[in-house]
Amino acid sequence: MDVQLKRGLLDVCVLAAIKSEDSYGYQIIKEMKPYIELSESTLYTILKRLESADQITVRSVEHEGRLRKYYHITDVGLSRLDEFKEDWKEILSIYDFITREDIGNE
Amino acid sequence: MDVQLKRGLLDVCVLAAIKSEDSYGYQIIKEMKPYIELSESTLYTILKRLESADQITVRSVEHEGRLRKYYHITDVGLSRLDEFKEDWKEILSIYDFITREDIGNE
DNA sequence: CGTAATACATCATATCACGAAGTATATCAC
DNA sequence: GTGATATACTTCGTGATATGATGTATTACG
Repeated sequence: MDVQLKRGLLDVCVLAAIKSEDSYGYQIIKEMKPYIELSESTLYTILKRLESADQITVRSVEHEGRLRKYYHITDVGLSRLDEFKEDWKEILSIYDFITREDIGNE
Repeated sequence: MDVQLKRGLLDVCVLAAIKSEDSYGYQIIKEMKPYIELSESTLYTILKRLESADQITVRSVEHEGRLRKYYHITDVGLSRLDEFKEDWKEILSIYDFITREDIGNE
């Protein structure tokens, strides 16, 4: 899919991926893969951004010798998801604008 | 609305705005305003981009002493609109991912 | 005559997705 | 046991892009 279209969706997708259960980088990518693909570098950029914006918190866990960072959604993050649902209404209206007059343009 | 969400939608919106009838900068902004706002600098950047990609053509017209550039959508531009409709299906699936499990998470 | 509207153009800036490359461990095949 | 593969996170550089600020120029209105 077009890179530009993904923007704006990515942050919200990551929030949605950890909404019901805390998760870590690799897991998040796997969960999102069927819907929207993103590289590791992209994900970690996003996670940093979300953390800076207090939309998620991080906790490090030792797992089989490897470090794992579990991400947890905050109330701010949950609000962001709610805001997205409002934005979605606008997007639908834009979609209508784009696809209007498909049949016949007298 | 979130800037990032607008990206990807903007190009296609501009194409849609001139789809049924050739139009010029100021008119395009006015037509899009109820759905999605964009500044002049943004629009002209987009128009240049679309022209480079052969999705639109330009023709200058003298109108009451002022210069007007009328933009016309090409076949490539029309294809772009069709592609967007395919992308839209993916976006809907992403939307489902984002909003899933809204009620109860066992 | 000044202000607002029309119309297009350029520049600098900030944001961002991504590929490439790196570090480190565990597991599995040969 | 050695190489390949999967897991897991990090850093860097690049290119794309939306936008505000600013500029130029004409017309219309009060």
